[in-house]
Amino acid sequence: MTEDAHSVAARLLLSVGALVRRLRQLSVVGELSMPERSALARLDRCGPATSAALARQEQISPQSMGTTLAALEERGLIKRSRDPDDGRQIVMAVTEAGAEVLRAGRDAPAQALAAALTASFSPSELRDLARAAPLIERLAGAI
Amino acid sequence: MTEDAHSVAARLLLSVGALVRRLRQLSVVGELSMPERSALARLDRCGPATSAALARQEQISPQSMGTTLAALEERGLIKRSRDPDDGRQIVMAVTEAGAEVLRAGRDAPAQALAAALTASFSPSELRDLARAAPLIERLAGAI
DNA sequence: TATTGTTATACTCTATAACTATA
DNA sequence: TATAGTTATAGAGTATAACAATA
Repeated sequence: MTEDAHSVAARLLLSVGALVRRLRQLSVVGELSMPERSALARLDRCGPATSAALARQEQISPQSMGTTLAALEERGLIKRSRDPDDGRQIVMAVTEAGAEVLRAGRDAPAQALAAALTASFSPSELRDLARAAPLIERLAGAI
Repeated sequence: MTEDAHSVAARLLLSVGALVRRLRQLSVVGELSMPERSALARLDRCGPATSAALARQEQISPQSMGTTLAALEERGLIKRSRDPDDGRQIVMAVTEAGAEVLRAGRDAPAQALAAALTASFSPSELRDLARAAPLIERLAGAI
């Protein structure tokens, strides 16, 4: 059993590394970088939240999240508002423009990925990938 | 069909991004970084090759590959030898120490991944992940 | 002229450390 | 004192540009 886990781990490391490497090359020209898409999608999914809360959920430092959120705000994809009860907190929320970018998948990585999936993968392979995605997400949280 | 591909793409982007983010945090203390593991594994799998050939296969720039290979060589995991026929080329090969590191999975990302898989995933989930890994690798090549 | 490899430089993503403001 | 957020700095991974050596 352990041997199996080891070989799955080794194959996942290589495949996932290769995919992210490619995706990052694409996001140079795109509308959303990988961390930006991740933060924006979480805000959209979970509702307004503070920078610190998002950082905890995304498992990165508050400083890194601050940088990402600043970039999103500068482009009008999210907006900030001070919490009236706790003056320290600044609550971030997705704007209409931000939701639209997500809905349309209007960013290079998502489009390239969807195109490649459509062009080169069978319905059954798509199903296998769809089944694996939540497992991979859970795996990221379990490490 | 296209809609399906889009939603699979969106979920893969998020899950794969989260996993790699976590893995990179681990490889700070580990024996192999993500690109090092990738290059070393390919050399092991495909046999000796030049830096330029490896860069093409891994889809990164020759300069980036040069940096990665220099780090591997410094630790004795690969060794270089000039090609006697073509004086420009330098052929890299995995050393005994390098092969041993790969065989033992003796690096933080691989160990953490294997441990998490063993602890938190059922055999059927492991099978799903094992089935997805080659698809993800193919996807990286298809983008 | 094309290719291999190297050096110099810069950008993105992330981290730690040190600070200010509020609780 | 603890927490939210910011600023400064650094390291890893990648890129492009410019160069030397060989084909």
